[in-house]
Amino acid sequence: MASYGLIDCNNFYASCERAFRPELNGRPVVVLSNNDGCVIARSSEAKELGIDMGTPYYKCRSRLKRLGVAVFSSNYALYGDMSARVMQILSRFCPAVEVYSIDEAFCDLSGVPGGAEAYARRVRATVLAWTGIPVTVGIGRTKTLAKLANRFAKKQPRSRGVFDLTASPDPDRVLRWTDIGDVWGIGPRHAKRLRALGVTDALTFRELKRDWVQKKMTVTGLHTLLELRGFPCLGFQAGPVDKKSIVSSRSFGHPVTRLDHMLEATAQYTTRAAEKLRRQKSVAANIMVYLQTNNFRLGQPQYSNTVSIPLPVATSHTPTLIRAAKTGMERIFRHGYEYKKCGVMLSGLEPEHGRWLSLLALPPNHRPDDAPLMRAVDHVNHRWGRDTLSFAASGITRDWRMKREMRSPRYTTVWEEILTVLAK
DNA sequence: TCTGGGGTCCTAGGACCC
DNA sequence: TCTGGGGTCCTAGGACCC
Repeated sequence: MASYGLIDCNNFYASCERAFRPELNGRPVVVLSNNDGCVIARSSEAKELGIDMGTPYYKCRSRLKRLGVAVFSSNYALYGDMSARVMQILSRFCPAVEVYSIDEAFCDLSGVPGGAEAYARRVRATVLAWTGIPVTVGIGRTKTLAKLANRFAKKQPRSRGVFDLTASPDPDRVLRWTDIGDVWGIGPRHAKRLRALGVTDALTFRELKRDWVQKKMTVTGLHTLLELRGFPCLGFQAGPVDKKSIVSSRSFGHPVTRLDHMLEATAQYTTRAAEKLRRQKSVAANIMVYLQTNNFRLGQPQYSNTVSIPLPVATSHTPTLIRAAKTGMERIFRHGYEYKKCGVMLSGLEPEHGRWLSLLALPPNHRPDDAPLMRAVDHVNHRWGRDTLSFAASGITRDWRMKREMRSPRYTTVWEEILTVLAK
């Protein structure tokens, strides 16, 4: 019988910060979202202080200071690199690893030597020793049950970071203990509806009739039900999967009112999205552009809009994409508003090779030989750092850039910021 | 002053076709 | 008064995930 492990890094971003600042061990640490907007990661000490996930920073800033909490802006260069290190260790232990998110991975633990739990404890110890990141492992017959076991392990100190539901003497007790809203796949909407019907925990949900669940919660709800019963419905995907859409968007550091600034930001986000596109060796047939004012500020005039621009020929050529994106932005931009955010989304993605070519004439400025130019730009930026080569359309001063006032050094990816150790 | 960013899947309904 | 039936494709919106 199959056995899945879910390995989840504990308080991942906070743990990354602490890995390089050991004096912060035992102290409350929080990490803020982009633009220093709100709290998105907390060490266990910070959780105990009652600092909630998603709290806007400006609302808790003084309290955090008073409590002596170490506050960091998010540092994705660091987290992404630490994540890659953790995943690499996992793949030494398990041939089949599905990287589910920056801080989580599923492993197929069927038939590992010495039993799943003992094996998981070795994995856990190795990751901690080699990266400084503590992880928790949950083991179950399906991914949904592995998730559930993981959550149980986190909440039960006795498990010391590993819980194997398949070896539990009373697995139903664990399901009864799990709140319906904490089941993977059941979000706040469905949880509320289910609670109103007296379905308050995973065990009660598991006993519902499948036809009823499918009718009320579509096949995705049915999959959750069956997974809780031990029948795998969610595929296991080892290795990277190509994205079907690619988004790049940011909130601005200050409200933007000028079209030229908006166009710069649009060009910059398009550049980012196109880089991601080329990294997975795809081309896009469509680019969507959007902007929005600050919808938290109800007193101010609000405006948001989106526009979709089909590309005559699917492409990953940054200048072509920038041109389309700017055309779109010019179409939806209205003067007289304070904008908070804009973004682009690439969709209609296809593999770059074997792509369908338009029978119509190639559009102006689209030369079939743009691939070498983009390859060269990507190569330089990979070798010498992001934006070593950038497009003039993105502007130079970039007044709209996001705030990141408390970012830690990029210890592992930028030479100038590497950790220095002084010998006594 | 100040509230993140990036994804997936599913369904209903409209447009369009024969 | 009466107004087919079936199919495909696309999009918007909802729900969920981290």
